[in-house]
Amino acid sequence: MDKISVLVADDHTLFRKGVRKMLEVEEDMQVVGEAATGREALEQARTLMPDVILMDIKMPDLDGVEATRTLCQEMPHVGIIFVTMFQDDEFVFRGLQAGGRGYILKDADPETMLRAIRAVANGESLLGPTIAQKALRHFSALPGKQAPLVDELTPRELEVLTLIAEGLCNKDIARELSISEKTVKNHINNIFSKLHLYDRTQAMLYAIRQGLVKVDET
Amino acid sequence: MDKISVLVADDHTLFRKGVRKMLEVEEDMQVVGEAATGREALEQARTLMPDVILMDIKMPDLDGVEATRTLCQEMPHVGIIFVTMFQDDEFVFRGLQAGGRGYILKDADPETMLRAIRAVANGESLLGPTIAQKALRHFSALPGKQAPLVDELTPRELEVLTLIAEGLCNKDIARELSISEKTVKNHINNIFSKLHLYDRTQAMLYAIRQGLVKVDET
DNA sequence: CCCCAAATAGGCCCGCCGACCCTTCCCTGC
DNA sequence: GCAGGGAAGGGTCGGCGGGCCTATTTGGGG
Repeated sequence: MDKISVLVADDHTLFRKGVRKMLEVEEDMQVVGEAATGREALEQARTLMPDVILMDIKMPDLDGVEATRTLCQEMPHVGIIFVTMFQDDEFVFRGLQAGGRGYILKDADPETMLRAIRAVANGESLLGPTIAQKALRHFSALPGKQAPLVDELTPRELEVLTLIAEGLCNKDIARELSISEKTVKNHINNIFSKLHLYDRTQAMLYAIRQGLVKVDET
Repeated sequence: MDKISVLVADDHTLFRKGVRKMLEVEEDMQVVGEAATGREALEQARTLMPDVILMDIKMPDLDGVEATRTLCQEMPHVGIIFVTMFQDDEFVFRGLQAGGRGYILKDADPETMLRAIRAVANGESLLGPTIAQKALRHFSALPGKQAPLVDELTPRELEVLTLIAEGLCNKDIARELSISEKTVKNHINNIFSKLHLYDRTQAMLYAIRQGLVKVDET
């Protein structure tokens, strides 16, 4: 079997070179390219067709999540592993939703990284235990629990969510609840972070899927 | 029975005075107040509690449609008639959706206006024949025709609409269809005007109600 | 052959949305 | 009594969404 080809996308040169060195001593993998920005990562990925991409989340030009979204549409088989400085749940969730399959911290044990690369190259997915737990709760629609995350919302937030799902803009929601538009935005921000969403259209779909609103009558 | 109390909301003083004169000679109605802006219309309506409001659509401060939206929530029984200089289908549709119940042109026969006022005060609705036809087609979910307006969309527009309904942002839609974001916006604008919608969340609801997209699986 | 509709694209502009900061007040649990 | 969380409110700021207008190309129907 061929070596696992790896593309390293990170704006820190030292990190890229370090990874290259680390993988050089491994017999079953090799770094085939480097990229310092999101766009570079896209170009390199298209020409090199690597098995695995180590993708920094924060990069100039185009962030790792966006790059991942694009790449996963173009090349569904590529395994993308996010490498971040610190544990930022929100970014990780968005990355996984965009199509990423792995996630490791930059200060992780090198062995961890190697295992992640091999796992992802094998079509599997490797997540840290903390993330894995949250991710499973979020992505799995296990039959026992209908609404895995909705019950984390406060009554007020639930109220706001249903109004979002009915298509009201923030101003109308404010009017409807007789509160300030700023407060509405705060509630909405809380909803987003609790449900791991990023905009109101996603919130609509979430609410509709969870059956929080009826869709038939006008 | 009491006289029908009428509030005239229009930024043209001459028009207001003219209407007042016209109604003075009618035995069953009287002008109880005037407003020159949308906000004034709101205040006057709240204190005077008129039976009918003649509402100009274009007004400073707050347009007639917005004022209507607010008023119909606060006082559902008020009958609002839109008075416009010319036939602007879009505004009329939005006005009717906001809760207006009548619509007449400023150059209409005075008799028409009087009939409209009496009809609306009576809880009915009076629309010109052109508008009535389109409005019925839009609002009525007659069983024979599932999608009254969707078939006016071009194939491309329909494609864009389904992507909107799936929660994609304009940039993602552009990527998905391999076209410019500007073009996406054009399609979306066309969709809005053909379906009488005003933003993407309304489009989502429309598409979902019409069954253009499935909502269950992720 | 000409005209129209559809699709694509660009520019300009503004308002809303959402991110990320805060503060205050109240209620409940420890 | 104090901590903590929920609710409400405020400010700033970048970016996206949508209004509006123009232009080009292509294909089909009169």
